[in-house]
Amino acid sequence: MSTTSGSEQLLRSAQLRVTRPRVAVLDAVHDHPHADTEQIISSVRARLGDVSHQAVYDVLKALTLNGLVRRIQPSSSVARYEARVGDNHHHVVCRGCGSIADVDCAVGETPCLTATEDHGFTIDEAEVIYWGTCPGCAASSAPDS
Amino acid sequence: MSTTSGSEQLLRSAQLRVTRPRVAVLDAVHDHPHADTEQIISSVRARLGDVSHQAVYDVLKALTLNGLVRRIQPSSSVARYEARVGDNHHHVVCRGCGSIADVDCAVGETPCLTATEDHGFTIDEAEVIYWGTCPGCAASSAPDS
DNA sequence: CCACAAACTTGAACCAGTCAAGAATTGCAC
DNA sequence: GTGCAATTCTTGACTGGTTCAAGTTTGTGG
Repeated sequence: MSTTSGSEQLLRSAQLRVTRPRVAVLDAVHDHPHADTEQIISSVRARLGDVSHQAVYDVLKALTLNGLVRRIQPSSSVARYEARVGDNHHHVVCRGCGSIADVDCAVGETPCLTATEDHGFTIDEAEVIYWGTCPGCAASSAPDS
Repeated sequence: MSTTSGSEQLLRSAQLRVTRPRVAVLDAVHDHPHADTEQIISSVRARLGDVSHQAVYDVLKALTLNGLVRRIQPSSSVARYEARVGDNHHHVVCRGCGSIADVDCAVGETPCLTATEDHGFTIDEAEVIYWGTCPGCAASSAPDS
């Protein structure tokens, strides 16, 4: 029986211990892209029963440090996590409902990383957030006709 | 006597009431770009005496809504405010000390706004945050030689 | 100058996230 | 299969930035 789910392999390759909470958290992030911490906790508990929020926070921190998940946190929003890492993509955030979608940058790779770095900073990552309105919110906020 | 400081005119042109707290907050944001709320409160109190933090929060919200200041909030950081609005520029954030500097986008105007909008979102703003290391932190974290 | 509405003060509550100490698991060696 | 050491999970409390609510003060138009 190949209980070696992809998540388990990912954990091992990152030299992290394989525990049920960790596998469940990683699966949850894979299943629900852009989920916030509360959603992840719910998802994990639905799978394992009781898991402390503390464990989830700790796991998410460990996964983030090891590059297995990426943490994104638009202004006025709680932290969200996604499993697509390494791929250089960005996000659209709806001002209405806060939903997030992935977008690839039109520029290609390493978008805008060639900023005119006036201030001597060593830039290693460019994070782009597009603000706008999702189709659903656009429809419900345009009753004007 | 031209007590009509630039801030006062800005407030009037935005149809906002001109009060001492508002003028002081607006001045503080102009004087200290990328200041967090606590710094703004200190600056305002140094100028006016006692002002409730609540007033500052309220003023900042009003100014943000009216486009007089811009709120920026990198992950793992408190809210910061800046007075340069309308100008399409972005920010470099130091992972070490959290300091922020302005950068103009290399692409020119409305950077990357031509994202491949796969999901039907109506994009109205592109926010770019460059992550890296400032000269000071780079120097202090490279004692390796 | 008056009256109304908007803005400020005070005080408390909120909530995501963090810290700390102890119990339970995991992975590895034998 | 067993046992040990280190890591990880649980429990519980706490922090700090931000927001909410009620009441008083201030600014602005008439």
